[in-house]
Amino acid sequence: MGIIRRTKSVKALLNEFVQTKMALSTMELVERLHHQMNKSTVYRILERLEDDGILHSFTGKDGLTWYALCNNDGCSQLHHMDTHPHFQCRDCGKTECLSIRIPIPEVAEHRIDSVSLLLVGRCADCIS
Amino acid sequence: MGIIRRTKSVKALLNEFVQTKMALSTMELVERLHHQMNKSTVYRILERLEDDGILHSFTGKDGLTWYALCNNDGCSQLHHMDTHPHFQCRDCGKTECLSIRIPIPEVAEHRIDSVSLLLVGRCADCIS
DNA sequence: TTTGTTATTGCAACTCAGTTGCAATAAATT
DNA sequence: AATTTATTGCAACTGAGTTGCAATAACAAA
Repeated sequence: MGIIRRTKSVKALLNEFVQTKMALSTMELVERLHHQMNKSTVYRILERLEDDGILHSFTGKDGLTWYALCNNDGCSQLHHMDTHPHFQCRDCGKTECLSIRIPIPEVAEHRIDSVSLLLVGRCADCIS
Repeated sequence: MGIIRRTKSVKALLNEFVQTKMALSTMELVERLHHQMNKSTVYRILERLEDDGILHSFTGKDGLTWYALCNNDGCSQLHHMDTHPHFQCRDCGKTECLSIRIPIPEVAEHRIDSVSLLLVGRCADCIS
């Protein structure tokens, strides 16, 4: 963790995020890139990029893992407590980071290290 | 969904929740009950009890599914928006419902249907 | 309490996201 | 160009959760 070689695969994967400007599920990425690299490679690159703080991951409404770029609108690379919430559209599945700050509740007798908040609903496109 | 037969299996499973007074993962339940019933049966009973509003489910920090009784401290059977948050200890894995009400953030251009908030940290026992 | 209906269960095989060991390959460093 | 070692492909595996179907057991009705 730390030194990441800029291989073709790494570039191709990062490009997907730059292009879509959205969060992407591992599944989606494996499918999009399956001509260019192996499934394991996708998983391993995602892991490395997360270790390096370039991507962050979270769990979507169906239990799948999603990744998004850090340092993009709403996804500033924060640590520990102040992670941002994520939104997933129940209709089209589109998933995004929200640039909202969550007030972390205090819980008596508990020490809170991290918070994950997932909002599920309908995106602008699917409301109509 | 609706009519649930009070089979031995259903009673045994519900008993686990009454005994522990905690949230239980499906895995844990399958293991605890594997002498009394089949894995599929555990999954199917959990599904039915959730449909009937007796249990509710959520996803833990490791992506596993957890269940807890409704109408117990902090787990009053609410609908839609006002679901309560859950806490999971990162050390011992213990998981519980919190009787806190989450303020649901408004997101422009989005319609929020449900919220899932998971707090991860250390429980009272593991803080010391 | 016996009978009939149908929800529930066990079983075994399956699905599918994610992981792993290892040999081959390709960045990066000298 | 040679060397080092991170990265990749492959194929087999893991483990939570699902499914089809025949057998069984609740429960309602008689």
